[in-house]
Amino acid sequence: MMKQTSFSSKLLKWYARIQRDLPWRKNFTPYSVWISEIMLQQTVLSGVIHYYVKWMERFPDVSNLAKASSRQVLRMWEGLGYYSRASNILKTARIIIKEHKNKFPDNYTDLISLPGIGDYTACAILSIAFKKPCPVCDANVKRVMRRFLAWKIWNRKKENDLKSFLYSVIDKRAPGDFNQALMELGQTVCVNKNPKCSLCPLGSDCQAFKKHIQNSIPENKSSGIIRKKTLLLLLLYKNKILIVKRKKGVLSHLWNFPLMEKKNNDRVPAGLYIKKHVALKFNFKKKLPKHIHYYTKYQDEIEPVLYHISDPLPVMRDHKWVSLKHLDRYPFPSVYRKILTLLDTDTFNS
DNA sequence: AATTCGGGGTC
DNA sequence: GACCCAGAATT
Repeated sequence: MMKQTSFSSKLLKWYARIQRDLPWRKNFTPYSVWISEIMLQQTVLSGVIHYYVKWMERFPDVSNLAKASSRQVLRMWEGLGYYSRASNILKTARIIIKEHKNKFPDNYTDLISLPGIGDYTACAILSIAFKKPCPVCDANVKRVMRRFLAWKIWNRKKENDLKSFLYSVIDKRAPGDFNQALMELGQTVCVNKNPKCSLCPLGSDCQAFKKHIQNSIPENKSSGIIRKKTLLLLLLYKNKILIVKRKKGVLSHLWNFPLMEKKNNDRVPAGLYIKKHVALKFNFKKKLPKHIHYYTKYQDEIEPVLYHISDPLPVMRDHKWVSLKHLDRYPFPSVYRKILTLLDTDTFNS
């Protein structure tokens, strides 16, 4: 095993040379680190930048955020995905104001008890904002270190071993830079497929590179894609469309159109749904172009269908008729908004 | 321990 | 077109 100082000094020297100018690297406050880290969870960096800048203009600090409504927060989050993150951010902001008297927690126990903050985010905040020697262990770090140590197999025990190894090599003076350097190395050089080993500051200290096995770590996964089909009900009444508030999930205030999952190609009883929840009188207008939506391991074939409603029943709880031009006031998963924008206006008028 | 939660970058 | 990502909460 190489010396610890060599590992981190090579890494930090490289990072000082190549690190990019990102909006959240301007000044590291606990708030800015927290928001950027939550936004970056499972989300590629380039997509986050714009959201982060907009967010900081709208919610410059914790107290400002804590006063916002759930809808305002979700509207700012729309398009980023993983919407429970936005709800958890709001909950946590209010906890910091009320229970911590607007003092951002600076220890692991308090941080990890906050909604939306787990091991990774707690360590990121502690190292970057508070300069405490807590190593982070995200997908980048795992891949870089698995290659560096030539660990072909991976399990829970290995994750603990990695954590203790990182504790022994993390730079005590610049733990935030150390962590960011390791992640940036994974993102730009030690990438998942075809790593650019010729650009790596660790060079032949990397055991996988030495053994020429860097391409087989991590192991290639077999595709486990699951196909789904969904019928999306666009129900029109005069110039209004029916939207439904999501009830699943903690504090999930996002809106949808009514939708029905197709089970093994059976016909979906859309009419029954409409009769039961919306109106006794309705006219099928047309099927609209299908839209394939990929997420996680799913491929969802969304088929929007248009109905005209007459004499609507009193609306159910969580249902709402909204005029088309006011639709942008409501937070939607962006796939549904995208589908809607694909439709031309005469689709609704015909 | 396995599943759920989304969207877009990327090759 | 399929994989993957600055993970956390729930089951």
